[in-house]
Amino acid sequence: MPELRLYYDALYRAYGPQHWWPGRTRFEVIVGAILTQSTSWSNVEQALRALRREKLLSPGALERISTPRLAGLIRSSGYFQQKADKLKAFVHFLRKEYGGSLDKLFAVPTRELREQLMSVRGIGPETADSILLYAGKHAVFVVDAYTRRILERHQLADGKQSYEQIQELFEQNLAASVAMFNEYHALIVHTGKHFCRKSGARCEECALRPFLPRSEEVRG
DNA sequence: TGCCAGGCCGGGT
DNA sequence: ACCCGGCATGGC
Repeated sequence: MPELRLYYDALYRAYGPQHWWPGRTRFEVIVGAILTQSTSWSNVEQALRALRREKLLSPGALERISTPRLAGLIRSSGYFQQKADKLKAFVHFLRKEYGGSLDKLFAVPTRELREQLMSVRGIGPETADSILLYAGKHAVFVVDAYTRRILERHQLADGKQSYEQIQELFEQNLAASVAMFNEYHALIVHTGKHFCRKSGARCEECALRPFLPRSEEVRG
């Protein structure tokens, strides 16, 4: 499916580099990946600011803080009790398996590391892949709800494919590249969130109508 | 005012 | 192997 490359080129020409992931360190990227599950980034940013203010953006600090206090600090990111448990589970995993070292963590081969990350409570396929790509610079394609909608719109998927099947579609039809996979996923999210909403009403001027998620177009 | 956001888990079929 | 309810705040 060579069109997958054409989509990328069109999106990149239209919107340019998205400068993802907006995290200052690898660890902050990982924390953001967990906090942004089904949550808008603006809510996550508030939580990250609170954690930074409290000097908690390190594995050791997150292990030492109590779960209830952690939950209170990340309240703005929603699902805050679950997410506090998830952050705790990750830093525990990191220390037990890798002595708290992200260098050691990301030195593990991609497939093996993906399995390990997904075995951690609260880390599913998308979060694992976001961590691998945006924090670890491993060349994996991140799939999300927008990705599915766009493929369905172009009739390259019908809603029955698994996460991994969608991922393979991209990975087997694109040359593996951390930089390009990074931009591609970011551009897909950008088109989904930025256009064709009631408040935005920019559908008519959008040169990339075919790339918009179907539901967004209908609403807009 | 409701709807939804860069998902995941656990229990039930 | 799927399907679904629960989890929760903040912005428009």
